[in-house]
Amino acid sequence: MSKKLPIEVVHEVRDACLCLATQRAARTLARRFDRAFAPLGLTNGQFSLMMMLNAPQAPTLGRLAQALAMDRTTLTAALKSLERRGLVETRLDEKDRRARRLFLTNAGGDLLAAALPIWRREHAALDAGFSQSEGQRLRKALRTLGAEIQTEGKDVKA
Amino acid sequence: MSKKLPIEVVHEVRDACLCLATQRAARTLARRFDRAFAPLGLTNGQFSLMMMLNAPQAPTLGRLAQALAMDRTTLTAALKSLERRGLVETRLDEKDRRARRLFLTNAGGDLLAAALPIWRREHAALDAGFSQSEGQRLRKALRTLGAEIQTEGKDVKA
DNA sequence: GCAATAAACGTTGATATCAACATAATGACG
DNA sequence: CGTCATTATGTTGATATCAACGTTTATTGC
Repeated sequence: MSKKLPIEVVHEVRDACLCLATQRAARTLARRFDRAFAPLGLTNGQFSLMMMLNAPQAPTLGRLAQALAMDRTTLTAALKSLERRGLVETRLDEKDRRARRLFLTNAGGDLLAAALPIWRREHAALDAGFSQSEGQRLRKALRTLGAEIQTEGKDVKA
Repeated sequence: MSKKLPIEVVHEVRDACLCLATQRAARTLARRFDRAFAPLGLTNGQFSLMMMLNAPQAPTLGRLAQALAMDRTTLTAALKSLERRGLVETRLDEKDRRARRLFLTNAGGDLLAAALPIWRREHAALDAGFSQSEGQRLRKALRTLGAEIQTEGKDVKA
């Protein structure tokens, strides 16, 4: 016999699950920004990635993956298309030749600059749905949710 | 010449962008729940999907995709592995033979019931990071973010 | 200096995600 | 009862995502 869960449980999970709610929001926002950036041939993830590179100190691959709360290998794959398009470059670190440092090319910087007004417009429209204090609380909560819980279990320490 | 964006802009986007913050949170939470469900061979998405099927009225594919704020075709792909494993069944609707209705099998119901305590435990730990009012505000905000903006532009009406 | 450990990264395989296009069934309307 | 728009879904191709495993370089202990 099957154990059919009572309907209350379904509602409990559906209404309370922060994981589900966040996945839903993430998909919806990704679609929205992907469409906004589409005229430039960029996705929301590529925009965020490149924005992180527009910094005084070029980050290493691992460090950037951490900043994006993304798997290293996902980032490696994402970089391939950006390198192919000449928007991003990678060079080995002088001091530590295990590390790859990531740079925005001139073309990458230009494209990013062109994408900025699109982001501002789209994000202003999105932000309009929240009061200032709501927005701040939301950002804080998302930061908490996006913070890595524990470093353990990465590749297993066994 | 390249237009290098000033560092303030980087900080603005990094600190303010709800899309980036949500993607980060979504990735972190997905990893967390995927690992929790791993002993049962389930992912967080499969758990959410199956929970939605544990309802009095079996939803159609399109309706479920909408409820999950997910592309139809993503859902089709996700269903394949669940069908292969005998956890989910699909039948054509009697009245409208275009529509596919999705059902949980007995095995699926049992596995879902086994996953529930894992969800409760994991989610309680997660929820402990928020006060009750914070949690409610967060859920409300995520619902807003996850709501489809406009139906237009789905497959383009051109 | 050399062996053992750790750190940074790459590769592979499986699934997830969505846009664009294609197919089949329904409904409306003449 | 056909035609035409609409609706529900399938298919394909490109990229995203992560775990598990392997490789190279640093670092630490002796």
